[in-house]
Amino acid sequence: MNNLFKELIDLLNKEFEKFHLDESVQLNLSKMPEFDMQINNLVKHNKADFFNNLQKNIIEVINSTNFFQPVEETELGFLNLVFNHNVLIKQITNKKSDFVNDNSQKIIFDYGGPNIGKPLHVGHMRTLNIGRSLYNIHSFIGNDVISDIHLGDWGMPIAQIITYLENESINTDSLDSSQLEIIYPKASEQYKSNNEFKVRAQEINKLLNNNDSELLELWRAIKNISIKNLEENFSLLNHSFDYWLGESDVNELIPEMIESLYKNKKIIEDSGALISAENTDPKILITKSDGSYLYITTDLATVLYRQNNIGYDKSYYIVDNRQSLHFQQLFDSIKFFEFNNLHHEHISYGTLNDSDGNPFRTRDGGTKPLSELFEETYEYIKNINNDLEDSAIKQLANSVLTFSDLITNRKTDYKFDLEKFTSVNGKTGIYVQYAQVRARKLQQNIVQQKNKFETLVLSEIDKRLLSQLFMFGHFLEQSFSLNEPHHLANYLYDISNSFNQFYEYEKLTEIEDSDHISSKVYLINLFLTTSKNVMFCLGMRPVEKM
RNA sequence: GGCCUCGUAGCUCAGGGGAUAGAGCACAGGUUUCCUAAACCUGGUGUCGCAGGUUCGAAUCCUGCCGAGGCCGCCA
Repeated sequence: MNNLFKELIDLLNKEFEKFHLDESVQLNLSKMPEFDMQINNLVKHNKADFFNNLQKNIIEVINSTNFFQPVEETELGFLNLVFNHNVLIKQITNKKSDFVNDNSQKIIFDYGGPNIGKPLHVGHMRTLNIGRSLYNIHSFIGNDVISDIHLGDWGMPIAQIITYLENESINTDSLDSSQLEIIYPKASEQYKSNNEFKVRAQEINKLLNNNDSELLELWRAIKNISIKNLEENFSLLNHSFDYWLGESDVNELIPEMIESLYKNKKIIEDSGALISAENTDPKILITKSDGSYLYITTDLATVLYRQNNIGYDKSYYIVDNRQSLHFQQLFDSIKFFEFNNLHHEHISYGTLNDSDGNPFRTRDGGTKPLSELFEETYEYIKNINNDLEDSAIKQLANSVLTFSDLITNRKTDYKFDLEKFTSVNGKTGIYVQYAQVRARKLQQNIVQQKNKFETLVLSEIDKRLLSQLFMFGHFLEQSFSLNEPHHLANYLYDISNSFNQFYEYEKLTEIEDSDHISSKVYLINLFLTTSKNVMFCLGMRPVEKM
């Protein structure tokens, strides 16, 4: 919420307190077109004897701010509010300063993967998009944000690759990322079908856990090849990370952690393995019976690493729905093992499928690399407008991949439909970019116009756009409090749509009244600021032309 | 079998105690250029899976059932 309205809500809450009502006033958007906002808290008290006094007080407070047209008492207690545009334009800028909060929190964003050795595939896209958006949103409202890609650079997949290289006598000097990507599926297949291979891979995994120097060297070579490839991909997709830590970085913390937990009877033996002593169903397996580590082992050690070396108030794990049990067990264990009482949250998301609703596959049935999806999107846009510069097409392609990913609630599975998502009509990255480009051109053409006016002169269409622009804070709040970027994505579509209506309704060059022109110039500027900031919050970059 | 999601317009999805349940697509017709028409305008749709319950008020909360998907100790 805009800080302006937050202060109002605080004042209103105090009025409720006077009547011993412990509730927070909900200043919501109105569903009725003739109003901007509404307060429904009063309705449930409309049979109480204090109702009239409460309503009177509430209305008095609201009217004293002048943010809205004078509010009328109602019989039922539905308070309908209409913005006082003349007052609010002096207070609302939609810049970061409107929203920055006083109690900044330090938040770690854990991207839970990807694994080295495996190509960055389509399944990784949501983690990247949702993570970047939430990171930007929290940064925008003044939180101290830290991203950690948290590479899957440890454990069985690596052991499988090394086993494969060993069997085939492949030297890492001649290895590049594309070969590595072919090797992993083969290694994984052998691990499942060939028992000798499986035994050796498990042995290698344990040796790695015990820091076998020769294997570590091999591992490091594989990791470097993989990181180089990841960096190229991320650069193309405009992603970056503060930390490139991985599961391997906490390996040395684990023996001590296990020992301490065992000594304090927090973990116990069970069929040779170590499990949490907490009474849970299912049991939480902490190490395997051969002593080697699991996903949860490294995640637990990572918590210790972070609280000791980075420090944080909140930790968000942006990982798909299917791993919810893992995170439930992890969060349970952090408390049960008495590591800390900090806030940990699984930011889960649904599966990305192809336009038929099936899992994304390449033509030969393999996992589809993310770079391939980017290429297809790039080509599609290029075919629509062949005159565009390469950099603009890339930005548009990224807009499509980002916006279409964020427009749906993250928890919902959705279908990626290239034709639909690259269309200029509908809720697409292309549409919102186009509106912004139009505004940008108008701004350039009317640069000589002063952005000052004696009185605000607005048509109905102008008012609707302005009201919507004043609501940025509402959608921002929804997005960061629920960690759901789709509220802002939909908002970006709505203001873009309103801007296009505004654009078509009256031609700037045909208006004679100078206050009306200046009012419109003001609106264009506010729209551009807002659109740019929402795009930042979503992880998109505005294009200059298209 | 146990646990977790989900079921809303022809399709894809918002809305998750508040007033007459919304948007995009698709379909039909119309409007040209301050700016690429890559736009705008006008058209109408719903047993909110089913049945109970809680409430002044339920698509929303609770219970049961039906249906879809996911997860369930030595993968990550």
